Amino acid sequence: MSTNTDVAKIFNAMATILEIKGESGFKINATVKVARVLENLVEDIATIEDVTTISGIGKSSASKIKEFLESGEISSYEELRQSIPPGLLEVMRVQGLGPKKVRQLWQEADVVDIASLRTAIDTGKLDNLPRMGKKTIENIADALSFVESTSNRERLGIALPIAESILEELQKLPGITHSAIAGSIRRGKETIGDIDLLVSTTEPSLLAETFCELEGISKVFAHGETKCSIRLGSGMQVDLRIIDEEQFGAALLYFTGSKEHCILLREIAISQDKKLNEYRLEPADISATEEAIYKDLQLPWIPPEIREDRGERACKNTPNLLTINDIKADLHCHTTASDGHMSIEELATIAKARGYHTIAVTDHSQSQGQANGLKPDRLLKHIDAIHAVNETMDGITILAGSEVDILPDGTLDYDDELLAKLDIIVASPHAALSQSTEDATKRLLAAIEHPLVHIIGHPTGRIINKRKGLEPDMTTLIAAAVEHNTALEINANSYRLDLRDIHIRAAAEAGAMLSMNTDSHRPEDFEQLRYGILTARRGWLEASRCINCMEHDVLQTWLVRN
DNA sequence: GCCGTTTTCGGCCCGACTGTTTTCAGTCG
Repeated sequence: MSTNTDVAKIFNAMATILEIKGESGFKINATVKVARVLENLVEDIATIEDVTTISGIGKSSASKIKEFLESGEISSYEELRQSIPPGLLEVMRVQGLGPKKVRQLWQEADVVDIASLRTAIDTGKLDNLPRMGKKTIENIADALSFVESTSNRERLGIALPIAESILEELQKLPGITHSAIAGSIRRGKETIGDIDLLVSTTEPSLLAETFCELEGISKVFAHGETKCSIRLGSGMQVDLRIIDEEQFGAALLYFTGSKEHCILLREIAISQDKKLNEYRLEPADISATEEAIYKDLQLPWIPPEIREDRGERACKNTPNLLTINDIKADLHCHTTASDGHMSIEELATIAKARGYHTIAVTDHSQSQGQANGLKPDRLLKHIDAIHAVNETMDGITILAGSEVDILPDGTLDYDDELLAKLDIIVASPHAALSQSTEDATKRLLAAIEHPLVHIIGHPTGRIINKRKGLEPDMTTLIAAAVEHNTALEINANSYRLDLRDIHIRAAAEAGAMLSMNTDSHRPEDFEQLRYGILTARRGWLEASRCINCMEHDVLQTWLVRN
């Protein structure tokens, strides 16, 4: 919800300003925590009667939130904001510049924003400041150029293959005993800040040297005995940790994060008179595997995707999250009939090779002119063609479907008589994706309630790092999806990952069904499935709540349920 | 600022690396 995001942004900004002003770190952490809680909240904060019932939000923050909801601003934030130059928040984004240095730059060198920082460097204004040597200024200048040229976190679909290829390269070295990708990639976050690799080896110097001399490196930040850090030409930062083999589990746990989960574990350790760090759990000196550490903390092993301090502490057993092997059907794919690059036969052959029992052909509907959407007469012929191929192929059921546009007013792009001829209907929003929350909710609600619709495809229409998409009232949509037994899609394409993790979790907990689809247009698109799986797992999804995990006949029954 | 089988005060996660110092502050994850 956008209100939640708006308020979260204010709390994040407040925290940064408090840092620059040198306030207590605990107060700052508490403020950041409020922002994080709001970011992860599915319900609109305005609909919650007493926000102090939410852990992390106390009286003081509650009154600030209330003030924002009533007046659209927070007076104490406005005061804070006026106490420092607004551009300093941007300066804080420069790597290597924290609150202390930023304050020093402001007070002693008149730096008020990115532009004046650049000027200060170029005119030598920083040269005589205390603890500001040549090397430090060089590093700031370099990091500044980086901020000026780029800003976004990279998509999981970009970062994961890069991480895999670097790790593969390092694994060729002699002496390697263990290796893993850690960090937010292992947790399956939709965007990645940097790549974390862990390796244990009998030849640490060779490993570090090779890593720091990999092809395509634009900068080496650190080249230590246990930590090396580089930036690739593409802008991604890659950190390598060189780990003692017998401490691999403790390191993997620590560097997988999230930070919040690690803090949670250390707090649990302290409450049991133990101490956890990146090397071991004391006093029992447990370090070899994650499982052993969790066990000693009296917790089940927690899957990386849910290590976010969003309630995993209460797990009595390891949650049975769905895996890629649970997927037995893909219910949203395109052929050459619209904008795909595969024939019906090709699509079915690939699906069969992946071990699926069912594949749905869901080409675009008539409004999607740019995607060669099918007019009714073409759709009728396409349905016949799909059924004909289905007759000729054994071991796979090919469904004649459509990805029907949900038009801005909530009506569908074909009339009901035509829709009734289809085996499966995925209804998706494609245009008018900047509607108000109210309009978007009405629009999607109409589709969910439509008796012929099986699945709502990429419900928000967002494109990661590019387009915000719709911001419907998700609580309302989920309730309707449960009532009408309409599945909400998890579009696995790494540009979309739509629904996103927190909404998947809310939907599954409310009893809604979800549908995991690749939206494949080309053969290689089927490989996007793993990003959808990671996202679903982040949403605590179990196979029992995903229609693509149903056995053949169960799915058939589900499709004709209405 | 938040929290509480240690409840209304006292505590809040932990260590590596860099650059600048000469014993450590700042930043990062």
